[in-house]
Amino acid sequence: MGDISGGDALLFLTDEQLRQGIEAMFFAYRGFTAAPDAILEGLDYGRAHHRALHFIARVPGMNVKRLLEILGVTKQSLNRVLRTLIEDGLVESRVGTSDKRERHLFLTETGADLESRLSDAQRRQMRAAYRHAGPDAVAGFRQVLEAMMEPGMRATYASLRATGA
Amino acid sequence: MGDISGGDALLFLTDEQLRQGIEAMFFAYRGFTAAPDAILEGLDYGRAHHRALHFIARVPGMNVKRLLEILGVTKQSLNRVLRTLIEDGLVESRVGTSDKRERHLFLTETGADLESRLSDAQRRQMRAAYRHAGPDAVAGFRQVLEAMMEPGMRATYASLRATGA
DNA sequence: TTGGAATGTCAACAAGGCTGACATATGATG
DNA sequence: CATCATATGTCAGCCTTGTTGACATTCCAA
Repeated sequence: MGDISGGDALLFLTDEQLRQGIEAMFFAYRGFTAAPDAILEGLDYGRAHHRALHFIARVPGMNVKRLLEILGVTKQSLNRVLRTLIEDGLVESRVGTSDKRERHLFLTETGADLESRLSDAQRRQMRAAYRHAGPDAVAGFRQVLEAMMEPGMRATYASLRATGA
Repeated sequence: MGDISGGDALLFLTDEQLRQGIEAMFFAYRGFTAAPDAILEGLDYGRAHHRALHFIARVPGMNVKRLLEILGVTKQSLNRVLRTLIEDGLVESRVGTSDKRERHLFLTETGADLESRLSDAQRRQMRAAYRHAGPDAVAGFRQVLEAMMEPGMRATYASLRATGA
């Protein structure tokens, strides 16, 4: 990391290298979503439901506003998804304790079950790729992805990482 | 690369590490598409048009079947996109020479212009991330992405890479 | 000549984005 | 207390981009 001095060290920044990276992102993202998509098929849910379940599982009690920021969609769009999850008993929405305008979101047992199934499938997929590429490659992978994020999302990502562990 | 022996070397495969990688992919993909999306906004085209333009630029004269395989959508879905691009004079469709059932796709000058603008924007974004992360990280990034692809797409990706350079 | 492949097209539908407008409850502030 | 701002929900309508199914055309190949 750090500065690049010059000469051949810059070969990884050629247009051709960048184009290959772009295509790799495109094809890999399909593989990335394939496993959970396969589970969701047949259920009445889609990727949007998966994403909501993921982050509610990740930060139990998260309020709607925060979830909107993370997902980067409008409240109308999220609401459609959230409503079905609540109606179907996968998500519980509790009135905030300190600020009663807020709704805090939690997974029910049923919701946690589905989230686990989706998570497990996606992690299996990811684990296979990681194991194949090895720890050094994974470190590089994470560095490049982090550099690709928009600043706001990088901050969000970091904050989730901090909450983790 | 190669086999992992054991012990601490496997720490990069913990559920928490995998979860972070999953979230990194999610957030990074938004950054990845942001630059071309910004250009497309206002034009009458969307991401689907961008993808078609990209691969037609990449392999001039590609036929429809091949493009369908690469994009992974139905012919009806692609056709809607392709039709507008042809009508608007961005793409030219020529009857195949050896097999006259096939249509071979080419960018017109106008099409190549838009494709360049989109490509340049996305490469700029990618270049910044690459430069920030450095060549070793980029190598790892590419390895993990390739391992994440579904086998069919990995073959397609490799064949495009071979055509490249 | 006949079957199958490549392509195009019509129709209908669904998911999941978006905007705009409006209602409600509650917190915060002068 | 009055007022304004915030958090949330909801209705209506629209767009893009994916899907299936059906059908026509053209043309290669056995």
